[in-house]
Amino acid sequence: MQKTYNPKEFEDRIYKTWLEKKYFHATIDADKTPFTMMMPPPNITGQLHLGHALDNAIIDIIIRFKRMQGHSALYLPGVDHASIATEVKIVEQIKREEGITKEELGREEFLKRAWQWKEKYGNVICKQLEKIGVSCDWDRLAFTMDENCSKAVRYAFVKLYNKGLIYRGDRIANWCPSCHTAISDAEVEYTEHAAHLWHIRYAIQGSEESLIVATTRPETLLGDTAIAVNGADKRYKHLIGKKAIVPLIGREIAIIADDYVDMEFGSGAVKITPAHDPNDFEVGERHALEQIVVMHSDGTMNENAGKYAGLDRMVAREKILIDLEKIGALVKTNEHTHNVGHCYRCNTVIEPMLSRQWFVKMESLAQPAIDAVTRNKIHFIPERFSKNYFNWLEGIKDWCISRQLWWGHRIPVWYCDACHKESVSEKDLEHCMHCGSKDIWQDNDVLDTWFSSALWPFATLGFANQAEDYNYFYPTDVLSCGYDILFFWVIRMVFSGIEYTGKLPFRDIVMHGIVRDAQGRKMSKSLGNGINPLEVIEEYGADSLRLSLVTGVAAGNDMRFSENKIEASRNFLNKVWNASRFVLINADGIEILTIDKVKLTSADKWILAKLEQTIKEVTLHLNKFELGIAATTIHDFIWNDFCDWYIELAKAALYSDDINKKQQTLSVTYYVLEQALKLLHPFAPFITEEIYQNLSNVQGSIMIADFPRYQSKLAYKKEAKSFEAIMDVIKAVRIVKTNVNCPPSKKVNLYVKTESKRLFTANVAAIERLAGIEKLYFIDDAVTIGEKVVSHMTAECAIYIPLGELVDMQKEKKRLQDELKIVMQEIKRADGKLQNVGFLEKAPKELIQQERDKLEKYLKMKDSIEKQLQEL
RNA sequence: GGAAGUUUAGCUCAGUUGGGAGAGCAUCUGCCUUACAAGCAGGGGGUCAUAGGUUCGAGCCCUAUAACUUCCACCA
Repeated sequence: MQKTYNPKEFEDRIYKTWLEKKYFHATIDADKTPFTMMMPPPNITGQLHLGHALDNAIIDIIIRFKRMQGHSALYLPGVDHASIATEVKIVEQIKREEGITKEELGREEFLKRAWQWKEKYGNVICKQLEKIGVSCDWDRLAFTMDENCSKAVRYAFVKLYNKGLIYRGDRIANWCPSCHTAISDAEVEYTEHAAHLWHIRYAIQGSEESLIVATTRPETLLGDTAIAVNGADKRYKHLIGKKAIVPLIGREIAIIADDYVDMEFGSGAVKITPAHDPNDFEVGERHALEQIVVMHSDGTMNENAGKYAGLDRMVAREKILIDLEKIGALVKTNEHTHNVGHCYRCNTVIEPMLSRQWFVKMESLAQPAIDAVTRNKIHFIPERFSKNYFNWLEGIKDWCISRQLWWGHRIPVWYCDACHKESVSEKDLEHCMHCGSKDIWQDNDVLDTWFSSALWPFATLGFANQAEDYNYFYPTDVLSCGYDILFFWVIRMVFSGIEYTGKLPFRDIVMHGIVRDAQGRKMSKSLGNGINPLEVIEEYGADSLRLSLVTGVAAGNDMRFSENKIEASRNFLNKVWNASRFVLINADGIEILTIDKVKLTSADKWILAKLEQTIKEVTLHLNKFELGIAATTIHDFIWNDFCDWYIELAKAALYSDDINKKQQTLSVTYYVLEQALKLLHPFAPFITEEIYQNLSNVQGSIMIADFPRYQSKLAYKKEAKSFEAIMDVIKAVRIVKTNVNCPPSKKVNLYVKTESKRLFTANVAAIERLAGIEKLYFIDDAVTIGEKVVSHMTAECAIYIPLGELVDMQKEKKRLQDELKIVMQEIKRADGKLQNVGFLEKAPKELIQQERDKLEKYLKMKDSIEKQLQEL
C-alpha cells in the first residue's frame, strides 16, 4: 500500500470488478426480503451536477447498508426523456447546425434525431453516475420511453379516461411563447417585476360618463369582452347593463356585475379578457361572454389584434400605450410591482391563454394521497414536508397534461373524420372504434413529461406485464430526492401508485435540500458558480465527495459545498488509509487469529466496547435515515478512538518480541478495523473495498459482507469505563507537561496515588508509552517523593511528576488554586441538584446516582488538592 | 395574503424521546514520537437571536417579537 491515499489508483478498477461480479444485480430470492429504491431519473439533456451526486450518494448509502444487512437490494437506475427540456435542446441544435426549424425537418425525422440524442446523452449521464460509485442494477436500466414505461403510460391514460378523470377542454392554460406549448401550473415560476399599472378610460355608449380600469397588460384590451364591477358598488350601479367602448378598436362590450370584483382595489372596475386571464375566463363562463384570443402561439399578436397584428406582445403593448395616450384614454400610470409567471425551462414570460388541452381531474386522485400521509402509511423525513404536501394537494387544480411538442408519449387518442368521435386505446389504432372508419388521425400532442415520471416506481419494474420484478420488488421501500421536485414528482407518484397499482409506491420519503456554493448561493449557469462533481472526483475521489455531501447535514436542509469540506473528508479517508496500512504492515507474515476473550487487555476491552457502541448507534441512525449523524459517529470512532488511542496503545504489543502478545493484539486490531471498514463502506465504498481486499483473513467483497451487528458479549461496558481512568492519567500527564513547557518527548518519572492499583499495574506499559514516562511509582503519600513536584488530580487518582527546575512553585500554587475553584463550583452544582427536593422526587434514578457519584468524586478531588496546597 | 425553515464558537454547520454546550475549518502553543504534517499533543473562543411561559431541570416544548431564506397563492 502506498503512503498516501490515492483514490485514482483504484476507484475505476474496483467499480469494474463489482460490475463483472454482478454484485449490483438484485435477484428475486424468496429467502430474502427485497429492498427497493428508485433513482430519480436524470434528464437526458444533463451533465451530472452536485444535485445528482447528492441524490445518488444518499440512495447508494441506504442501498448498500440494506444489501449488507442481507436484503435483496435493488437500486433501479434510469433516465428521463424530459420532453420539453430535450426538445428545446434539439431544436436549438438543428437550428445551429443545419439552420432549419423542427417543422422544416418534420415530425418523423425530428423524432429520429431525438432518439439519437437519447442514445448519446443517456449513456453519458450513466457513465458519469458510475464515477460516484452507485451500486445500481444497470441490467435493469430504465428509460421513461422504453416499452415498460410506454405501456404503463397508455394503461394509465386509458384507465383515467374511461373513469372520466381525463378530459379535453378549452381552458386557460399557461402558454410559453418560446417553447410553443402549454405547461402545467407547477411549471410556472413567479418572480417579482417592477412594472406599471396603467389606468385606461373606456367610454360609455350613449353617455358622457366613462369608466376607468387598471391593467398590467394593456395589450389584452384587444380581447376585452366586458367590464365588470361589483354589483354592490354604488358608484357603478347605474352603469350595469350599459355598453362600454373598447378604446382604439371601438368594440362595444357589456358592463356586468360580478362578485369577483373587489370594490376597494383600483377603480373598482375590471376589464374582462376571458381568453387571456384565468379569473376573467371564469367571469366569462358565468356571463357567457365571447372569448377572443388575440395572440399567436409564438406571442405575436394575431388577426384579432387589428393594426397590431404581427407585433410581438411586448412591442404591441408599447404601441398601444402610445396610441392610448394620443387619444387621451391613458389616464394614469402607476409604479406597480407584481409577480410575473415565467416558464421554468426557458424563463420566458408566460401568457395565460385560451387553448384546447387535456386535463386530469385531480380532486378524487388527491384525497387518497392525502390520506396515505395522514394515516402515516407514508411518512416524510423530515416530517415537516408533509405540510407542503398537504398544502399542495388540498388546493390542487386540474393538471394540464398535453404539450404541443413532439418528443414524448403521444396522446393515445384518435379522431375520426367520418363520425367525428374520438377513440382512446392502449394499442395503436387503425380504425375508428365507433364507426370503423380508416379515416382517423392521432392527437398531435404529447404528454407532460411528469405524467410518465409519475409511474416510475412501478412502470420500470414491468407493471404493465405484471412482471416477476414488479411482483417481487414493488412497492418500493424508500424514496429519496430533493424537495424541489416534491410537487412535480413525489406527489404524482403517490397518487399514481394508489390509482394504478392499488398500493402506495413507497413507505418513507427522505427529502434533501439544495447544494449551494460556499457563499450560500444557488449554483447556476449564469452565475458560473457551479461545481462539477466529476472534477471533484478527479481531484479528491468519489468517496470524499460522497462523505462531504452527507456529513454535517441534517435531512431536508440546504447545504453549502466548499473546498474545505471536501478536504476534511479527504483527510479523514487518508487517516483511514494510513491506519489500515499500519495494521497491515504490522500483520505482515503473521497469522490472524480470532479473538481470545480470556486474553483481552483492558485496552482491548475498551476499544471493543467503543466499537459495539458505535455499531449500535450507526445502525440506529441509518435505520432512521440520519446519514449525517451516522457518518460523524463512524468518523469519531475511527479517528478519535481507534487511531488516536487504540493504535497507540497497541503499539507496545505490536512492537514487542513476544509473538503471542503480538498475535493476540493483532486479532483485536484486525477485528476492529474490519468492522470499522464495514460500517464505513456504505459511505465510502471504494476505499473500504480496496483495504478490505488487502486483509488476509477475509474473502469476497466487502459490499456483500455482513453489516456489523451489535453484540452485547463484546460490549464490556464496565471494563471500558474503568480503563478510562488510565486514559485520564495519560491526559493529565500531557497537560502537566504542556503547562510547564516540558517537551512531550522528554521522559519523566510519575508517582501515582490511587485506590485502583491493580488496574494501573496492568496498564503501566500503556501509561509509560503514551504519556512519555520513564518509570511509574505507586505512593501512598506525596510527601514521600521528597522532590519538587507538579500534581494533577483525576477522578481515580492523584499524580505527581518531579520536574526539577521546571517547577515554578508560585505557578503551581496558582494552578492548584484555580483547579480547586473549578472543583468547588462542581461540588456546589451537584450538591445543589441533590438538595433539590423536586429533582430527587422526579428525576430518573440513574441520573440521581450519577450526580451522587460526581459529587463524591469531586469531594475526593477537593481533598487531594487542599492537601497538596498545604504541602506547598 | 398563507405556510415553512433558519438564527448555536471567527466561518460552515451538527445536536430526534428536555438531564452538565459539540465537530470540521480557522486561530494560539509545543512536537518531523519508525501509519499518517492530508499528521500528533495541548489550549483559547459560546447569556445556544430577543422577551416571556411550562418544568425539579429548556439549545430542545409553548407564546410573542426581530432579522434572513424558501415555498405556495395572487386584485385587475
